[in-house]
Amino acid sequence: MGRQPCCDKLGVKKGPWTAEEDKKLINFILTNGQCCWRAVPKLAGLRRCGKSCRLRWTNYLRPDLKRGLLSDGEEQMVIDLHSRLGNRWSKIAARLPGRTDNEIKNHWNTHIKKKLIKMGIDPTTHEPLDKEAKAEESTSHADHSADNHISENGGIANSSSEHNSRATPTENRSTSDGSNLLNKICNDESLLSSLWMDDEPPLVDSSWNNLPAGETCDGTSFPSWDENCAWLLDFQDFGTNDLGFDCLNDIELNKMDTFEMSDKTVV
DNA sequence: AACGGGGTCAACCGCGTCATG
DNA sequence: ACATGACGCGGTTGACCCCGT
Repeated sequence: MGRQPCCDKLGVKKGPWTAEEDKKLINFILTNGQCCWRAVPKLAGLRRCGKSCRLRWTNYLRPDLKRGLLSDGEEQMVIDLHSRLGNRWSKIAARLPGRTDNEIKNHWNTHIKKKLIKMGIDPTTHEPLDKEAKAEESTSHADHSADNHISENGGIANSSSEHNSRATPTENRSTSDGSNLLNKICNDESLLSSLWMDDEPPLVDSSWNNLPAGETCDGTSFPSWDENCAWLLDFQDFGTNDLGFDCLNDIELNKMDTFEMSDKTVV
């Protein structure tokens, strides 16, 4: 299908975002909400691709983002979710409030993968590595079409290239050594039930629709930049982690709570 | 102190999916 | 039913940082 470039390549800036650009984007989103990413650069006065704006917002500027390393608990969650969902980072991220798919993907590739390998677990299949090697030999001629995976809602999903010819890791998790970590998670019924709720955790973005002052596309409101969001750039400058996100929670979340999910409006 | 290699992570690219006309 | 446009996702890249030599 013939596709036009997502944006006019001419005059579109690439590379790292400047503080000025960040400010423009944040200000625009807070004023207008998230609508029509394609139109955002023009309306916000940015020489960026709409895609780039969306990415910058979702991966870096969103005020609800936690920053810094994943906690042990989050890491275990990621491992378990990955064993079920594979590389569907956005689905995994949706169940880890404040984390982005990009962040989780990066963390997976740089930390968790190595950790699992060290523990003797294949990070792709979540099988013990020694078992992997044997399975590799015995199934090298097997029918690869037979593999099934548990989908996010617990059903059977079709295969992906990275989960070839093996039963779902979850099914075999009772096996030895390194799998204890995963067992621990899988045996935690309350954790699992929360993980597999039909409704994903609400995205905090929706809460921004209800902020006072300033009109959005759909008629909901946002605070003006000066009134409520100067802190945001400060946090970007220092890195929220430098100040501690808990600090942000203390200062701002009280304010945020008042906007909390009064409805389920999603922009 | 300088250099090189590896690690990390923000950003880009290209494809798939979905909505709309 | 088909074409088109926009968005979202996952893989990859490249710049920067850190650490060891």
